[in-house]
This record gives sequence, C-alpha cells and structure tokens, in this order.
Amino acid sequence: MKINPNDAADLSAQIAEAIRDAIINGQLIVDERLPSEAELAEQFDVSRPTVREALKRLAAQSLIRTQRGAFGGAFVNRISFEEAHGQQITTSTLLLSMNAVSFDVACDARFAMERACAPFAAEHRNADHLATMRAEIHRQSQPGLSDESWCASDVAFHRALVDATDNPVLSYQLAGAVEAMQPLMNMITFTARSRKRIIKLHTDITDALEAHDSASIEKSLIDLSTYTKTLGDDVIAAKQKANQN
Amino acid sequence: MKINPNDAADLSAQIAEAIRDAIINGQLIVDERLPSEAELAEQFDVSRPTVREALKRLAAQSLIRTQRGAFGGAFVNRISFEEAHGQQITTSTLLLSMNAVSFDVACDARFAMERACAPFAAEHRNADHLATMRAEIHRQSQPGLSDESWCASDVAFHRALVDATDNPVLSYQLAGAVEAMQPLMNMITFTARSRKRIIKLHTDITDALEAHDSASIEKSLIDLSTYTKTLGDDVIAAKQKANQN
DNA sequence: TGCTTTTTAAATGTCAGACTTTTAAATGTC
DNA sequence: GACATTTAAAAGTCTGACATTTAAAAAGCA
Repeated sequence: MKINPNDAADLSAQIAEAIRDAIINGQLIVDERLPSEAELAEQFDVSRPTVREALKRLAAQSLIRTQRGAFGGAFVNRISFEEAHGQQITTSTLLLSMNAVSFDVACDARFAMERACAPFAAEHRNADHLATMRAEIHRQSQPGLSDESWCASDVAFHRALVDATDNPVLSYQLAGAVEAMQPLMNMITFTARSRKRIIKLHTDITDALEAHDSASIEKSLIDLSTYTKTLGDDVIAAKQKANQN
Repeated sequence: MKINPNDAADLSAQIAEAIRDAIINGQLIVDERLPSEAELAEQFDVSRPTVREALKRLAAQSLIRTQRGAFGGAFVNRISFEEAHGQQITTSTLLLSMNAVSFDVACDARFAMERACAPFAAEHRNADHLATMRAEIHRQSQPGLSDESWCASDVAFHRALVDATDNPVLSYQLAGAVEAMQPLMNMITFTARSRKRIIKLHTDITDALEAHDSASIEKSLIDLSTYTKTLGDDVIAAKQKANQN
C-alpha cells in the first residue's frame, strides 16, 4: 500500500485513497485490523494527525470502524444495507435539493424505479407487507392528519411496497430514491380531495399486490405518478404567480 | 449549530453531524463559507485537529470542499451527479462484495431497474445514444476480445441505454447499479456462444429503442436477465463442483 | 493614471509531543 | 475456579508550532 507521489491532493486524501483501494480490491478483508495509527504514520511517513484525518474520511464512508482500548484499532467494516441506505438518502436528498432538479424529473425517476419492483413485490409479498400498507392507508384516512405526518405515512407505505420485493438490493436502492423525494413532496399541500384520490390509488395498489397482479400495480403507480406530478405542477404554478405579484 | 451533549460518539463525529444537519436543512447554503477551522474550534470548544477531523468526514461525503490560502476555507459543495454517482458505485460495489448477495438477487435488481427506464429511453433516445450502442455491439462482435474488455463494453452499452432516458436522476441511480454489478459479472467467462446470444439481445434492444418500442426493450431485457442468471448459475455450479474435488 | 510587481495576512496543511480515556488481556487474590 | 486488580496498548484530544498557498492590498513604475 503506497501513496501516489504525483498526486497533488492532500496527504490525508491520498492515504485514504490508498486504503480504500486496498479494501475495494480485496487486499484488506472484512474485519481485518489495520495497523495502529502510529504504525500507519510510520509506514506512510506522515504524522499521526494526518493518518487520523485519512481514517476519518474512511469512517465517514463506513469503510472502517474504530475501537478504542487495547487490541482496538481500525477494522475494515462490513457495510450493511442499513448504512448504505442512509448514505444514499443523504447523497440523493442533497443532489435533488442542490441541483434544481425539476419535480417532474425526480417524480418520473422515483415512480419508474418503483414500478420496476412491481413484479417482484407481486410475487414475494407476504401478510406483513399487506398489513403494513393497509395500516398506513388507515392512518392516511384520518381527518386532521398534518401534511408532515401524511408524507411520513406515504413514505412508509411505499417502503413496505418496496420491501415486499424481498430483494435487499432493490429494496435499498428504491427506498433511498423514495425517501430522497420526501423534501420535494413536503412542499405539496395535500388537500382533502387530493388525499382521497391518493388513498384510492394506494388501496388499488394494495389490492393488486394481494392478488399478485403485477400489471395492475404498475398501472396504479403510473396513475399515481401522473397525479403527483399534477399536484407538483400546481404548487409550482401557484408559487410563480405569487412571485409575480 | 450545537453539538448534542448526550451523544456518546467522538467529538469530531458530533461536529460533523451538526454541520451536516445544517447543510441538509438549509441553514448552510451552497457555496457558503463555513467559519475558519480556528473559529469552529472556538465555537464548538474543541481543538483545531478535532475540527479538522470533522471537516474531513464531510469532505469524504462531498458535502464540503476546502480551499487553501487567504479568503480560503471550507465551502458548502454543490454535489454533482458525477460525484454522487462515484460514491454510489463505491458503496454499492462493496455492499455486494461484502454481503454475500447472490448473483441472482443482484441480477434481478439490476435488470428490474434497467427495465424501469425503458419507457423513458424509448421516448427520449437520440441518434448519439443509438450510435454509441451500435458501436459497442460492434466492439463486442470482435473475435479475441478479452473478458474484461467485453464486460467494460457491456457496461458502456447499458450506460448508453440508461442515459437515453434523458433523466439525470434515473441515469445516476441506474448507472450506479449497473457498474456495481461489474465485479460479479467479471467472474463469468463469456464463451463465443454466450457472447453471440448476448449480442443478439443487445441488437434487439437497440432496434427496439430506435423504433421507440418500449415493450420490446423490456422483453429483451427480461430475456437478457434470465440468460445472464443462467450463465452466473453455471459458473457457481462449476465452482462448487471444483471445491468438492 | 494604469499596469505590474511585491508584500502581507489569513487560511489550510502538516508536524511533534504530550496527556486522557477506554478496553481487554494478564496477573493476583480469595 | 471466580472475582478483583493491574497493566499496556490504542484511540481520542489538546497545545503550539511551522509550512504552504492564495488573493487582496500596497508599493513601485512607466
């Protein structure tokens, strides 16, 4: 493990990269202990604070974990779906909020991916998934539910749908995309009328899922996507009108 | 911006979290300059190395960038699709290699997501996308192409397909999933016969894309997924047999 | 005046060394 | 053998210093 001398970046970035590469290409395996900070400092011929900065970079990506005390140190971390999911949400959320992604584009992407899981969900769904979804529909039907709670319940509903695929890879990718959309969804004011319509579609989706009817799930998701985009466009139009005054 | 006193984590992790939260909820906006390391150290009542560790954590997630010199400092970074994409590949690749995800599960997820983009690709594809895909098909047809080059070309082909959606969000999610699969795909030995069959499907996909025929794209992708899983299963079966001897 | 060069100050980057806290193994004691 | 104590290794943190980079401000000059 050597650092690249013709790399202009910071030493800590170079060291982090060297260790990251070693992990990615399998030179360092899961749960293997890295040399202590003092040893790494000597190996790379830098000071301990520099090594520590490099290790913090890796820790931020969940590539390593550290443990204090004797026989502690930095260990190659087995990244979990949970951690990967969390990172994906942070990244995707910021990506959407910082890059002027139009509501329609984000919406298209989110529902396209969700449609992708329909066949698997129809095949693998179990009673728990259906129960969760019906419970969320029930919550969504409560009058006086705040917009925030509505959105949270909406995420939970779709999360259950995605989890029904019983495919952790798909589940992690999709759930990230769904949750990253939440800040955008929160901008929408859900009127009683629009809620009623969405609840109807949620019910259709759940019924179709129960009936293992993938095509109907996809159809309802398309309707939901179209309707959500309409709501989003209305909000944006109203905002522009307000700006003109 | 305050750190949470009943948080057991490292100071640098707490500080990173506080700043990250401020960025996510919009208290710090893009290109805004954070206080200098010395000022942050004073604000959080810690030493400068501790602040630096926190900043390196954020830099590792592309949340900030730093600039040296007078009037330099740490600035909130506008995360680009490119950066997000790179991070997603790293995370997803490790996730797959470290968590004993079966080839079938990963394959299902990848092709399901790719199918999701078929309707958009059929609608938005342009001559460039088609040209890229046909060029890759041509490369794949060359005899004597190494397995590595074959896989790289395969990635490029599918990358062009997802780019044809003209939806950067979809494109970034999908391309990440496709590339994360590459190490698994590299384990497969592509015989002349299997290559021929895949090239046929690639050609079908490209033809359907040219004809704006979303349904046919999806159909060919399903075939490709099924066939790829067969190849993967064969490799695994062969490996198990070899292990028994 | 207007352009170029030099200076300067404010940042980050890096280092050395010390001290604190945590932790688990080793040792001692009953 | 079970429990308490010691010990050493390692991460976590702090202080203070110096190096390097960079852009603005000042100085010099035609």
